[in-house]
Amino acid sequence: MKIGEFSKKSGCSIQTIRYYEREGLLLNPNRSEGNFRLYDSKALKQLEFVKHCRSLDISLNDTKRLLELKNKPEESCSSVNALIDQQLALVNKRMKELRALKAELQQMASACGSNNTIEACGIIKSLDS
Amino acid sequence: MKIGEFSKKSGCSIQTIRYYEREGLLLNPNRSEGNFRLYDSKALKQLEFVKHCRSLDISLNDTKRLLELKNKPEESCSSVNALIDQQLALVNKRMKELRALKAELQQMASACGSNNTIEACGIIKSLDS
DNA sequence: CTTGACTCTATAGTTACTATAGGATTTATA
DNA sequence: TATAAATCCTATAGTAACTATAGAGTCAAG
Ligand SMILES: [Zn+2]
Ligand SMILES: [Zn+2]
Ligand SMILES: [Zn+2]
Ligand SMILES: [Zn+2]
Repeated sequence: MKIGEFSKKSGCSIQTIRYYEREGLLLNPNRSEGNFRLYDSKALKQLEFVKHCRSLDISLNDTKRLLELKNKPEESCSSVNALIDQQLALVNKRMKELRALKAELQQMASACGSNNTIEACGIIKSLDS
Repeated sequence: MKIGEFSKKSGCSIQTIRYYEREGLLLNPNRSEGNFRLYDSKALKQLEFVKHCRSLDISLNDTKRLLELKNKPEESCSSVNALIDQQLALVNKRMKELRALKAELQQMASACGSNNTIEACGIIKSLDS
């Protein structure tokens, strides 16, 4: 299939597909006579793997590492496990940060019950301190 | 004070200060004879306002809007309130996403109890499906 | 044989910084 | 006073993960 169909089947934009190729997350596909990219179902599987990683907020760099590991079936998977643990730690850290943000934003929102002048706005006051 | 002291007092890197100036978040400071930037305590207050906004993940664009509003004390603060509400909605959305991420990552982590070969790794399997 | 849909490469834009390179200026030391 | 060190200046490029053009080539249908 050509890149248009590949894009629709994968739900990835054409530009993103070409970007992933440049970044080494997709193998260089075969080309037609007119230089069009030609994909098969194996390429689709690989792209879906990448999308799955991205949906977990795994960086493209780490995704690339996972793809490389995937091609060494007999090696130990300890670095895979470490990578996921690290990703989990990242998510936990960000959640903690967001909880703090949320608390302060809520407090600020309640500091300005309704419409005031800017001069009297509790939000501006709290941002100013 | 010159930019070095300003940077230390504010906890903002020198490059970031210059960047904020370029982006219109800090007024163009007076210059010394040798063209060095000179700051006063008013500039420091403004930078602290910006930092407070950023610590709440408010974008530089929105921060700029807040600064502009701050200079119109007699206007209604309804857009300030709206901005904070929107920020809160954003935080809530991201928290929801992160909870889903966390759940899937945890499930994946538990799918590979300990060291396996990559071939047998539950994490790789789950990323592949 | 021309129109239109599709594809190609190369390049620039996005956000919020960070990091140089290559000079100029000021301050401290010998 | 000469020079070295610290500080400052502008301009430019890099970061992550895309997105959006511009300008040209390819291909199928009418
Ligand atoms: Zn999944
Ligand atoms: Zn208000
Ligand atoms: Zn605060
Ligand atoms: Zn494993």
